Amino acid sequence: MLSLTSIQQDPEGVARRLAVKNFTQAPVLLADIRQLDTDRRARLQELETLRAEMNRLAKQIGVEMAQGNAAAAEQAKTQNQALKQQIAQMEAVVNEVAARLDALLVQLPNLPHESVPPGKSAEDNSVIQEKKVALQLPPNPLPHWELVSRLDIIDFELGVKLTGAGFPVYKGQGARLQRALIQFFLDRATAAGYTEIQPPIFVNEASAYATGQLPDKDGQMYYMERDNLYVIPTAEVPITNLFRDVILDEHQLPVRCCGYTPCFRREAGSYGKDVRGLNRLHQFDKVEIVQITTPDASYAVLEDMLNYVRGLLDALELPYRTLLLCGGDMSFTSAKTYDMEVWSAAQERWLEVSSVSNFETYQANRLKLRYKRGKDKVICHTLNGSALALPRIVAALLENGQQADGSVRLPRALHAYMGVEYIKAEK
RNA sequence: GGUGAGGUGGCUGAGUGGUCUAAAGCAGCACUUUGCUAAAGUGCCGUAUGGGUCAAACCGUACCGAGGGUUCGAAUCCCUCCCUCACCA
Repeated sequence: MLSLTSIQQDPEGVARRLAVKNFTQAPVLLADIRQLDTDRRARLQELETLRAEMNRLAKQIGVEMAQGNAAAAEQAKTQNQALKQQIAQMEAVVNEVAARLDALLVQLPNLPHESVPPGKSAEDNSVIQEKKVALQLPPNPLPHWELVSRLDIIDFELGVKLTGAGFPVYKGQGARLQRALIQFFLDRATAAGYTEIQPPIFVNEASAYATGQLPDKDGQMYYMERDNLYVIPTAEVPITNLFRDVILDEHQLPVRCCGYTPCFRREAGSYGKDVRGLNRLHQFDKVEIVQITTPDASYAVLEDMLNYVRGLLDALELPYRTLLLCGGDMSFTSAKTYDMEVWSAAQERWLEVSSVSNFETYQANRLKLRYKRGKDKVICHTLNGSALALPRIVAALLENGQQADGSVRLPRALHAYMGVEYIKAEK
């Protein structure tokens, strides 16, 4: 959430930066917000004056009664009853204005960093780095959904039987590969100084709101009405919320956490070849890395996290590229985002496997996450990234590693975790 | 699931309707004094927000698990919910 102070101080600047995000309704929205904020302050001032008077009289009544001045006390009571009416009315007005203000404020996305290029869609993202890897593919490489079926390691139909589309069942070496990747990613993250967290995968409304999933992505989360809980779309939500309403000491920064969780997304509106096989699932596994830093350090940390994720992809021997997302393709809450995509040899397309973002103070404002710098309390910056999301990594590993004999060669880094160098069809 | 007890500042813990502004202690910070480790004294010491100021001082409002209610006045009384602990199932 943007701070009202920055909106009041530099509305043109805010609007200009929101334009980079292709957020064209900003000028109108900002004008309304400023008006409502000014209005709210004035009304609140009146309300507080009334309350101060009421408190003063109430105290005086106590004194009068102790001194036996019953008449004076009664008179003050009558006076205060009238005040009470006025206060109730003014409270209603203030609440109404504040609610309208909040409703507008949460519609404002985060401001993009100056280095973020303008643009409307994924077309306008810039490729800032690309790493090729020599692949030796058989003549007619198979897409991963064919491979997993022949190897009998992932069963989509069984998932449909149990739950529905987008909930695959991993079997045998497929299940082992999931476990191997999770462990590999967690081992790497903890070696890099991230503390491993195993959080709940259901969160309450306050948590979903604080990291910005609510109200923006309401329809994309699974929600259990009976218990008023949301199923997490990413470990970012519970892990970042560990620090809700927290004031850290400066020496505790940067905070680094990682965590594996299953992730759940309704993906309403998705269809076609994008959802084929492992390309888009309702339930998938992901290891997430989260950092909390000072504002000064956050962009250096963003680059560190990006390099960390590249290291993972190098270790997995995958071809990949890095995109700097344009304003229009960035998430609502992000100030700057890099996407990492791996090359999927048989589908002949790039698949997003990681998104590394700096949220600056957008989440921290809602989280009320601060750190002590001398006497001051300063809002932190929060960052996170996938490290990594499994399904598309699995897709790329299978497609890129497929051999003429139908087996799949695994990258060296996974051999110890898998206990084998090749995935082969079992008899 | 049932019954009971509880939820107060970073921590411990007092406070059961008003003259109180949440006692006291611990921890923390600053200063003073003494001087081997350390102790004593004094002061400061919650969060958010509004006004005020160059900045401060200062003045106000809200917050005692959450939300409602009673009252001129609520940490305190009433209702609902959440959580913790104990016993029972």
